[in-house]
Amino acid sequence: MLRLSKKADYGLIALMHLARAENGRSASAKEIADAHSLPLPLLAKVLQKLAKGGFLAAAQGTNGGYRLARQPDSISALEVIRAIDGPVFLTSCSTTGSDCYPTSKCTARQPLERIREDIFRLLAGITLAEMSSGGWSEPTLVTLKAAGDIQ
Amino acid sequence: MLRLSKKADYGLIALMHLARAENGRSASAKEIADAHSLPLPLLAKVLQKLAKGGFLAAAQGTNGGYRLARQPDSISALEVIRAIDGPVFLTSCSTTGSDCYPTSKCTARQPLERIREDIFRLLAGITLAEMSSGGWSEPTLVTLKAAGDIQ
DNA sequence: TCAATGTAGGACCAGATAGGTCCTATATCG
DNA sequence: CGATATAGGACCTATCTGGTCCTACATTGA
Repeated sequence: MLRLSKKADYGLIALMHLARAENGRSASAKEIADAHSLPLPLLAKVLQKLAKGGFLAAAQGTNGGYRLARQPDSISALEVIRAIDGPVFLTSCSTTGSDCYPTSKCTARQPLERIREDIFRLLAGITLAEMSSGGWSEPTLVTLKAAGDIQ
Repeated sequence: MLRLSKKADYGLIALMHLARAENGRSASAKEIADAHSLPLPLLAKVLQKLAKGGFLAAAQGTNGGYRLARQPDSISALEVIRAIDGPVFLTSCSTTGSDCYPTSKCTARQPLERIREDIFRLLAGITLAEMSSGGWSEPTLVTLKAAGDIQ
């Protein structure tokens, strides 16, 4: 179905929340969860992963919380998704990592690999700064080969 | 995890197979399954969906099979994926189709929606003809904003 | 006319995975 | 010490996905 996991969704929302916070102010998991109506315990898990991944700096104890550990314009959507969901593959075939099929029969999959790379470049080219600042660089990141028939 | 379902994967492989067949020759589900080592009954289901979706014309009976019902250059990857997997969403939030959150709190999701549209345009811009003809139009469909850090 | 070979499609099953909860430990501030 | 945080493991459960099975139905050829 080619959809993002909720965890990645929550993670991106949390990062945007923190990126919008003025000059590195920190926010607790509860604050972020309340602000966006997210399930607190699950969001907490995601934030922990992001902290372990170096995106966030965590402070424990009263008045603790998370703040961005890197510049928003140095964080790409792809990085975040990978940090939360693990390696991103397009076809389940690749998940095995090995020769699930005789390579001679795999020619049909090369185009799919190509698509995957395109999506990767797309996601790698979107920074947290762009995402959190509302309007981002026009024209869109993709050449409008087929502007119509969206949705 | 942002990955394609196996059904969509199989569907694209089958369509590429048929697109490569000389001048609209038909192939049975079994032929295609054997050629790419796909599970026959599952592939059959996928082919039925593609036939119902108007991508394939089916012929029953002995020597029957499927053949493309449309020109390969008029079929986009997005169409195929949608025909097999149903509507494509980026966030699970959208799947409800309604106001899962007070819209005021959903501002964080607008950028995600934007990303979804970009991916849609990307997939809508890739035709079956391009996919089945091996090398397709350089440079890639995406502006190389962040050429590095793929994988 | 009958058997073989196809597609059409519903019912069903099992394993994986995602979403989510709970509990305990630990650190920090007042 | 107690309140408030993060850290992180264990665990449950519903959904989805991949896959099979079975019964039609259509077509061709012997």
